[in-house]
Amino acid sequence: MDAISYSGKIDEKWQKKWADTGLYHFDINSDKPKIYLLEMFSYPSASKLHMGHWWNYSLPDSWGRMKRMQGYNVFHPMGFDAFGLPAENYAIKTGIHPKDSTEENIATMEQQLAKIGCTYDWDHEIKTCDPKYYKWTQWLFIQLYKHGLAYKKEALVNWCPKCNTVLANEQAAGGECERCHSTVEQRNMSQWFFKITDYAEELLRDHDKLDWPERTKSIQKNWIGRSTGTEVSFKVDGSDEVISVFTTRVDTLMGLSYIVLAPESPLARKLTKPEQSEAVEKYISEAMKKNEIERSSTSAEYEKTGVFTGSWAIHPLTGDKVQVWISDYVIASYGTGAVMAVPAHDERDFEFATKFGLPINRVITGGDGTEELPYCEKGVLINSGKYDGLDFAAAKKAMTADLAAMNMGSEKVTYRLRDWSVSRQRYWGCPIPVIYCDKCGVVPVPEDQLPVELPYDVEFMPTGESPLKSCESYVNTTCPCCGGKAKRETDTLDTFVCSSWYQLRYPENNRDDVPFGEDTVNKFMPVDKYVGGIEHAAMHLLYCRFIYKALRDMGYVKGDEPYPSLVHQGVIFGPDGFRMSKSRGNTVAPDEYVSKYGSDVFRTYLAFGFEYSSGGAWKDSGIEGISSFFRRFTRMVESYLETASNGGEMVVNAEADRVRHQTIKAVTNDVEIFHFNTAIARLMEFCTAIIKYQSGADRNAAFERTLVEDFVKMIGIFAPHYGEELWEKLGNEYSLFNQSWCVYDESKTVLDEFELAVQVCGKIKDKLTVSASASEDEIKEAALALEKVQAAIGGKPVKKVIVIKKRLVNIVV
RNA sequence: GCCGCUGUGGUGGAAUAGGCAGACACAAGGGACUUAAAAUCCCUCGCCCUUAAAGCGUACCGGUUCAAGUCCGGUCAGCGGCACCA
Repeated sequence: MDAISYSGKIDEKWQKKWADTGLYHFDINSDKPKIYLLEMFSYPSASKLHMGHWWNYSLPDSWGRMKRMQGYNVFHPMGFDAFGLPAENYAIKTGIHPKDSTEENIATMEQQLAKIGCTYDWDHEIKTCDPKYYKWTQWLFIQLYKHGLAYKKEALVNWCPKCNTVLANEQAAGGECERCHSTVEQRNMSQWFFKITDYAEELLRDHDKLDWPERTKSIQKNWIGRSTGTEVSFKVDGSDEVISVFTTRVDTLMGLSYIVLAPESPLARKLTKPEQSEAVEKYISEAMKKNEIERSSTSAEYEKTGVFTGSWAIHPLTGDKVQVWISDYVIASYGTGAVMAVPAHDERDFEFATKFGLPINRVITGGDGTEELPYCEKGVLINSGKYDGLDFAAAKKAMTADLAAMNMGSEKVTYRLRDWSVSRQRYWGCPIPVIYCDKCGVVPVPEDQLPVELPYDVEFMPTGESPLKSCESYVNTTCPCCGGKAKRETDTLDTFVCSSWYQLRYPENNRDDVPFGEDTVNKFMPVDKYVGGIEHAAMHLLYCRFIYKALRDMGYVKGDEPYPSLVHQGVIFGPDGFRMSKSRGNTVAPDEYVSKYGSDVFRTYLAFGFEYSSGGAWKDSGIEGISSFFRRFTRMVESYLETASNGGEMVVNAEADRVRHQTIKAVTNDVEIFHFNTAIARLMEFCTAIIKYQSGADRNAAFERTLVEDFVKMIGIFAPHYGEELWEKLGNEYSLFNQSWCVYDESKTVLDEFELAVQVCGKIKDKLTVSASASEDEIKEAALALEKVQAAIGGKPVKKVIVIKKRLVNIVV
């Protein structure tokens, strides 16, 4: 080791040794308690690792190292989310096949990741584009199909014109393509869906079981969008059709003015009278042309539009007739695609009624004299016949009960969540294992014929249809049922399907008979700590939960949640505070710091300089401080070794031992909850304290071997190469990370705090609480203070005296 | 509009369970060592004040408590999610 500084020259030496000795090899049969530590895997990109990779991966690795040294069998695998659009788009641009570029990128990234110095066991690596892996993604699809959770339907879907593919709702939030930000169009296509809506209620309810950040749960909650209300049926005058509407404000039913249908609603055309037919057709075709943003905008420039169908609906409670309209302010896919309009108590209905001259009947009063309409608050019913005087809750109950008695309504829960659209019209993805036969219809590929391999020679140029469609050798096949001619499904699966179950595959990534061994999965699931970006809150994290629950219901896994404990890494922004991007020119490459300071200084600086779940704007002003901290510590170890070899004294003093215990306890706790910056601050303090003993009168006294060793073990968590080096310097056996450390013995907590029942005088029998650091003198001081107080207040009982360090903090009478 | 999170020095950020607010660093200023530089070490560093003491300080207002950055109620600001969702 360089006598003056750690410069990173030792990094390679230790990385090689770790690899050669298989130090991080995972023993699947170990009896030790397990920890499954997982970071969201990466997309294999051609560029070098960026700040985000180091940030995302190095710190959870420190957590894993600590757990390892605490005696856990830590499973910490890594893999690649290898299917996806960028590789395909790259192929379109350059002609390089996605498989070739992806494999090359993976090889590069593996080398790069090694430089971080993580505890990955590469024997457990998975690549989602590997047929050995996607065979089982296809297996998953088939299980879902068999259990009615995968289905195909003609549906309006989000189409990204730039990516030339369908997007899931989650990937098209706000009418914008998640990837390229193009405006998403609506297209009617036949698509595969997964029935995530079957699990809406459980996905919501089980948030209680999750140790997840509140805002992440909140994102999922909003996305699922549960709302409770009443479904009300309206008969149509002169027709057998019944219009169902969903409302959360059934209490306003007596103020009904008209009914509105979404343009896409099948009832829209059915209820249109001949004389209105032309106007309705015109309206519907125009409404369909509008995109999501135009339809959903609340701004004034998109004024409400609509058309009367000519039909009249009958109020179930009064028998009154109201007009049935069509308007695109009603969303087809939410609720029943039809609403009851009460203009007096709803802003949208009010605007619409005002424009088209429909009745506005007030039925709710706030009791505060407000006359202005619309009045959208809850209040007391008026003009509602026998319901007058009831408040919201009572009215809702009474009216729902009356409707139910007439078989014209019931309580209903509605979700905003829609089924997950998984078909993608692209090449570089997992083939959907389905065959279409003229005789037998939709036939899933038999499991013993999996995987359906993605053909290599395919024309990628985007046409709006899957490139696989042009690959005849792929498309044309025989029906597994009748042996006749049949065609393969040519769409591929959304890559989120590939990553929706990957955590189950890691432990036995090479099994060919099953996707995962039942015993193994039961032993290693759930993932104990999952780390990844919050941007996946309503996508990957929701899909994973859904798939896990579905697999549970099929009997393949136990437990309800795959990721009970989740941590989000924050984002490291450019020095200007904006997200790093090449176009903005504010990128900061880890490489330059790593080559200057070494992986360990860089890792430790990341841990110290930013708060893990917040991140922040990049700054390097403190990195020298970490470097000099390493130097200080190196000097201390050298000094210790020198003293030791000269037969120096090795007596540990009590104060040093106390500080040692406190530091271990605190650092353990800090790392446990990902407060890495605080942990390192404590290490620095500890280092300073030791150096003070060293330069003080009792030089060497504190240099008990365990003191130094404990410190090396702690610094090794953050600086693994440096830690190993020091460990070796101390003449210890390889490896530092085979050592047990900081299994903190709770019985020692008496060192920190103790309570003394002190009877200062006859009348006081209560406890005197003294902090751990209180000396004899301080206790005496407290007792003396008690006596004085006692005298001053004339013998009243004193409940408690609080002494912190040398100060009497408070006296409770 | 509804929901969630966050507000602490010049900066990053500490403060386990309600108990010395600002740990640990960065930046800044001063000093020691040195021919000089590098390296290293020491001191100062929330506001008020010449200094000390006292006082004031964790976005703002109020409450609970012997004691509040922390708990409760309200307000404001920032960030994020949902939103013509009936």
